[in-house]
Amino acid sequence: MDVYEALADPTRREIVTMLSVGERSAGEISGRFEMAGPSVSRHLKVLRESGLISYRREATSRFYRLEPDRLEEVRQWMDAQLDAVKARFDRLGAHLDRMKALEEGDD
Amino acid sequence: MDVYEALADPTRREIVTMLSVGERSAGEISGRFEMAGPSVSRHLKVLRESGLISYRREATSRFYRLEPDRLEEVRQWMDAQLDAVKARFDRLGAHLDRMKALEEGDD
DNA sequence: CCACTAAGTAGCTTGACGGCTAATTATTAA
DNA sequence: TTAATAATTAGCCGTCAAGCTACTTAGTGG
Repeated sequence: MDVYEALADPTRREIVTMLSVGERSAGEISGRFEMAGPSVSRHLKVLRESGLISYRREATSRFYRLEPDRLEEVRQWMDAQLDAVKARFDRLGAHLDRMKALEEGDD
Repeated sequence: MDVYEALADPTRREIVTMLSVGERSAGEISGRFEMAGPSVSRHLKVLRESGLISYRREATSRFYRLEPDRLEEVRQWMDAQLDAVKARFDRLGAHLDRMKALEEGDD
């Protein structure tokens, strides 16, 4: 599953937010949701496979952490779209300025 | 359907990119995809209802445009997560610096 | 080795998504 | 008013995602 689909689920976004603050064990994460443990585990798997999180072992626990690179990619995509819009507005603005200058030249 | 789910589909992301450059009619958009017209129309509906795009009528056509506000919201969410990670790293860095300073003081 | 704990996998059910074709709506122009 | 064009909605179908319970795996410590 790709990063965008991974982030489409609200539970997974919450997990990302939890991990943005610092590492958490699977149990700690699971504890914050109403749903059954295996359901959360599945979400963790999706996030893992999309590259958004990774983990380290410690005894029988797994401590998950956020992997910012993939998140950065998504933000860059957003930026690209927003920059394109902005560039278009800027060109429009410049165009209107030119029109206005011409108009005033006619006085 | 919410914005994150709307952006989870690659076709819809392509549409967003197309519209980031400027308005396009439903027909122009549809023409760029292999899939049948009604399928694209469905995607446009999802994007409309999520608030990512809007349209104006002109004769029998609908010209769609990107609505940057929702996209901005998503970017802000990404930023918040990434900022939290960064803040954590900064604190870690400062901590390590303090440790190092103490160590050097021991010489 | 055996029992215990933490977490994940298997397997199932339900509901939603995304594709299609056919039918409908809205608008223009003759 | 009627025909034509652009686009959407209706309805159907296969696939897949997300939840559950039951079971398995991995690792610890007595």
